[in-house]
Amino acid sequence: MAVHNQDVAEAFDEMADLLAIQGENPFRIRAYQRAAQVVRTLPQEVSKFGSVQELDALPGIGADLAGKISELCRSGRLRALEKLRRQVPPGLRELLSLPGLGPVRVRALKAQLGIRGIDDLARALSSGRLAKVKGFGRGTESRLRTALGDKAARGPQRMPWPVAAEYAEPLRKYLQSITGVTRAEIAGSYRRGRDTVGDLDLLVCSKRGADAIKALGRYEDLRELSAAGTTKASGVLRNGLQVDIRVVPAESFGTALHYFTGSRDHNIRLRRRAQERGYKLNEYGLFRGKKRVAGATEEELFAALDLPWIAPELREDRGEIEAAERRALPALIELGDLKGDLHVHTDASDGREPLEKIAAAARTRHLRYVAITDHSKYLGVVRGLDAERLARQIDAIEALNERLDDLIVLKGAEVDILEDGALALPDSILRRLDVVVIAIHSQFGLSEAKQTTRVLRALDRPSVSILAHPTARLLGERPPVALNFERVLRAARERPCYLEINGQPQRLDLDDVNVKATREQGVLLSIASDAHSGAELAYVEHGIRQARRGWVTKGEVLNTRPLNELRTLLRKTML
DNA sequence: GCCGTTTTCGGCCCGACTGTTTTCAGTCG
Repeated sequence: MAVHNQDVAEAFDEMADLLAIQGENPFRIRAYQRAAQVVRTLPQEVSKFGSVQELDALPGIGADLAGKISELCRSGRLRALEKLRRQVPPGLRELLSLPGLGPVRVRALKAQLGIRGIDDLARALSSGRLAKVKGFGRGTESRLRTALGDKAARGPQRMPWPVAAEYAEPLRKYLQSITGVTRAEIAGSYRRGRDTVGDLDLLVCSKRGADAIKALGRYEDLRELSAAGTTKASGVLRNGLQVDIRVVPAESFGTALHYFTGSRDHNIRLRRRAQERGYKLNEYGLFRGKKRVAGATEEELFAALDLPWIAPELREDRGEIEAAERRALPALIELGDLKGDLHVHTDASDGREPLEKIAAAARTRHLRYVAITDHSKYLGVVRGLDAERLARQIDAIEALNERLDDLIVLKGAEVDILEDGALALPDSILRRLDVVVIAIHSQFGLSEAKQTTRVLRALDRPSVSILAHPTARLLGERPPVALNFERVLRAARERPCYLEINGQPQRLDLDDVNVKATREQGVLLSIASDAHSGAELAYVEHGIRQARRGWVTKGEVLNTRPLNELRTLLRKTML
């Protein structure tokens, strides 16, 4: 059984939680959390590292943790974790996820009431024993009661970024409209462009914080407002999304925006850098003694720390500060760099609009080319095209191209990868296409070995250009398929063929970490909308965000190329 | 547990809000 980075990260996170419950040194706990984060977002598998010394060279990983990673990869076990699990009741860890319960209080519950898990806590609540524990009063009791009810009802859910946007933007506009508010921005993981968003962090610029927060309380989509002070408030929207708001004056807006954008690890690194240079950095400014030397904008903050401005999408402490220091930050791709879209459906398969409407929408978006890639006929996809219908569509596209002078419609298909790695359409018809996109739409649960073999076999077929939504995940619904991604990348580079970043809100596939791995292997990416209507061509925006989080520049993307260059690159894939 | 152009020991980001506090610890972001 292969040990993946995710497994190592989870083991370290669990160790951190259990050590915290034991009351260990907070910095030791932090070291485990940091190591978990580093391993989780590493493009290469730690199990493939040649030696403990190589592991030791990773940031935040020293001799001890390198040894633990090595042990886990070799044996699939971690003795230190097993020992902790024997010492701490297994149910206690879950209690940490309840609001208001941290390690100290969880330990108190165990020590004073013998509580060993959520069920014990629920019983203690209903019998009124909880109030007897020092530090637990009426308020905590009622919060826990609500939280336990909520947890049973739904549990914590992160929202795909595009869904969160539908709530975030109207709220931002509302805040912006409040008297005295000169600026309102959405910060947090939303601004960093993460694929999913757990809560909304909004930053408001105003001299009168109390008024702004009072006005927030009147927002029609707000279900409740809690923790409302004069500069800070928390609330919950009617859809269950948690909202945190901070109000700062103009002279602090830049440092506050930076601080509330995060990530936490990025902030820690920057604060340490400030400290080393004799400053203090907090959300109100960068200070030398009492004197504020920066604060109004992010640019002046970075400049004061001898760094160029770092794009929010990069602020994950994955090497961006070092790259900034070397003046080697990537020039991130932008929406305007895209010249076409290589994955679009029409009503010939499961799209909602005919070919001509899609072409018209592509022209409105000033695309130079758009590939029509309707589904192949296969189980599960209704109205998929067989070879005969695809041949008719090819004719229709050629006829349409005769009438267009500012857009080229490329002939394509999204061909199913069958369980054994064969494709759902014969080579004879695929050879007539400009673009062959292949994808998994069934058999998601295969073992890693089988799934990888399946995909590699499909990539080896003549004519294949692009592997679409490579992990087939659906956010909140279906986990990524088990795939040896390094082998897929190697195959894609050698062949060559290309990997897609799919901009469908539920997919956002590849994710940021895999995107970064792909570019580091020199495999080109296709940023695609997978649109099923003209309006959905806009989904490439989501793909752009994913790409930027993966450090992608314009040159690393297939569909930033002019048509003649694109054709050359696609011909290379036609064995 | 990690880390080092002041350090191989002694530091480790910083502030707001809550609850139960009589001066602050715990939690959260």
